[in-house]
Amino acid sequence: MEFRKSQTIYMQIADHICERILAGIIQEGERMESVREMASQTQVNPNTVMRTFSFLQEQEIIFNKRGIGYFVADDAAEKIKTMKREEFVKEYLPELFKMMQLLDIDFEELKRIYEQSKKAAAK
Amino acid sequence: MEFRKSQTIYMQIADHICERILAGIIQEGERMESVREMASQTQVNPNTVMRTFSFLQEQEIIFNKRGIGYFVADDAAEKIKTMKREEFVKEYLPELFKMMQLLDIDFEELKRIYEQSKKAAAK
Amino acid sequence: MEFRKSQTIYMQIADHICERILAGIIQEGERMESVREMASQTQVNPNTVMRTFSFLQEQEIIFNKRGIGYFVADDAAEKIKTMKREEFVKEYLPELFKMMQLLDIDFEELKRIYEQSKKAAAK
Amino acid sequence: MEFRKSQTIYMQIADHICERILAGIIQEGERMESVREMASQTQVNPNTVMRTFSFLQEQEIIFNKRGIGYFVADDAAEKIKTMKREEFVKEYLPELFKMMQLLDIDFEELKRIYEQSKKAAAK
DNA sequence: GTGGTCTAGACCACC
DNA sequence: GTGGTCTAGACCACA
Repeated sequence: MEFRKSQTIYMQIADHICERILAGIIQEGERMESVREMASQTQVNPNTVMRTFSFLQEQEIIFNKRGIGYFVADDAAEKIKTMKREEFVKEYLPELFKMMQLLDIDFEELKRIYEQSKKAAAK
Repeated sequence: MEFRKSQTIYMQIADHICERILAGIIQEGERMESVREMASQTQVNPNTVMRTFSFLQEQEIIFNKRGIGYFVADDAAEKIKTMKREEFVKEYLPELFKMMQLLDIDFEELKRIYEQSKKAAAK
Repeated sequence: MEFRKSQTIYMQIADHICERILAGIIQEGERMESVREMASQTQVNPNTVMRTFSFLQEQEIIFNKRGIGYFVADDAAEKIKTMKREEFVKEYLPELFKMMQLLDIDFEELKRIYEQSKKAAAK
Repeated sequence: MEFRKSQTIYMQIADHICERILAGIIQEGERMESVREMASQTQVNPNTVMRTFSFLQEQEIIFNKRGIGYFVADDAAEKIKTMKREEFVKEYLPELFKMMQLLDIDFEELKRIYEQSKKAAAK
């Protein structure tokens, strides 16, 4: 797994897990890979994975069965969506709107850029 | 001045200065506050302000006259716009589109949220 | 069976067994459920039950007849009471008194909380 | 500093800090020792202290000023009391009452043991 | 086998 | 100087 350096590794792993849960690749209630497994998969120190898991457990997205491993919580996908949406609206969008105003970009232009990027991705 | 913890302080100060330049509060060619003045205004370590100035100087948005102080470059506003726009399109928007897809938010909804936030700000 | 996470599972099972002995639900001299039975009842790994039994055997609360199973010792109830009382006075109470002092709780209030919890349990 | 092995070191340090705050030894708003200072004082690895601080920050008992250090929150003492009290009532007391019933100890006897332990401590 | 804690030591960005 | 992240490796209790 490749990591951007603009964000901490353990959070990138957390995001990656969340995306897999949202996409249904990991089912709710299912057992996660063990800390050591995920560490060797991602080529990362087990402590770093441990940190990811601790974070996700705090967010109640996964939970722990002692001696067995970590499991995806029943309402994990819902929790993730709520969390991400809140983050999006409260922290991300204000900056977006500010930037749009600053750069004189309106929603039409935004949409146009979006269509272009979709075409570019389709190649 | 209040700072978000998601970004470094010196960059937040840089952004703040850029906004003031774009808004015409600080004129091109005009002398900036001194490092010490700005440090005491923003309740921040002078080194941190120094770092902001160094960054803006690298971007050629301000320039230094030795022994006198920092001055806003003649084409500062234009430079800022170009810089911000590039940053916006290349780094900000891809993440935006990804988030929108992940959270099932379309442009209509985006606009709706925007209108709401404008009302909230108007209070 | 539900387990608190503040204590190990095998000790919680041990406590549960002790309580049943004190309450006379399991008679002294009587044979215990087998490790496997208890494991499936409590939804727990047989090794964990085994650990409980080993612990209780160390305390001479139960004993083993090879090939037959575990049996409650004749003076089990007495042993448990002695053990628990010692544990209570030496390890539990000092912490209780410290907490009471720290939180400004006196015996009157303790009693009051007790009465309340009894009412709540009576529902 | 000496540590019991029945609890994790980082939590014992956290408790110790909380007690010092409650006792007024560390004032609210005051800066804490740095991670490295406290690590060398307590003869513990800096990472362990870091863990303590992270925990206390989550509990909003201390907060961080970037590049400067950790500071005691304004309502730290109140937060600690609330937290400890809740923990005491919900997790500690139920066990106490159960034990008292099991061991036939009433509040009079509890008080008597308390007075004794106070005398013993006074020596 | 599992997670959890701890140590030692490195490197980094930031103040 | 500050905290924060990461690695490597050890040890432990528990299932």
